Amino acid sequence: MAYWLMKSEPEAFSIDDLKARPSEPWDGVRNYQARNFMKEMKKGDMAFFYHSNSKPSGIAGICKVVKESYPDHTQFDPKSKYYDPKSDPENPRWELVDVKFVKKFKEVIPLQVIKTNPKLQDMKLVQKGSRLSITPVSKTEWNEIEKMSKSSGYA
DNA sequence: GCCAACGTTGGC
DNA sequence: GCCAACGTTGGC
Repeated sequence: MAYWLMKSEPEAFSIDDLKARPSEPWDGVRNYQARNFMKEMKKGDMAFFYHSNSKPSGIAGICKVVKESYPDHTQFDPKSKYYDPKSDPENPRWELVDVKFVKKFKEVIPLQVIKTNPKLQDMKLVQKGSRLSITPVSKTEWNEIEKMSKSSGYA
């Protein structure tokens, strides 16, 4: 079982939106590295749900992969903002996985706090210039963040 | 809203 | 295959 981190702008799709649905296709990923990570995902893998461009930006909770990768239909929909005219229906460029809500943290763990934790310095998330919307997370990092989510009052 | 970092595109 | 121009991400 592997661990991941998936970013979303809460104004577009938040952890509360995810909670309100049985599951959700993670559409709109248009970056090859991020897509490749989704292709590696297995049913049952766990992921942190990260709120980007938010106040504060940070990890909002946990979700789980419930369906392994398959083509993202929005790439063929001319009305979608994710439409990709260069993608060949015979050989789709973009894939997605379905994820399901697991839990919401009592408070978002702010990026700022993650950055100050010595155990989390190797996370892709805190590396300078890292914009990838999907990144792998190690088991140690996962456990550390879960631990942080159970304490409160990050000053 | 700014801008640094990064990815993609396309001319040559 | 190089690289300038352009677009996007996302913290601040």
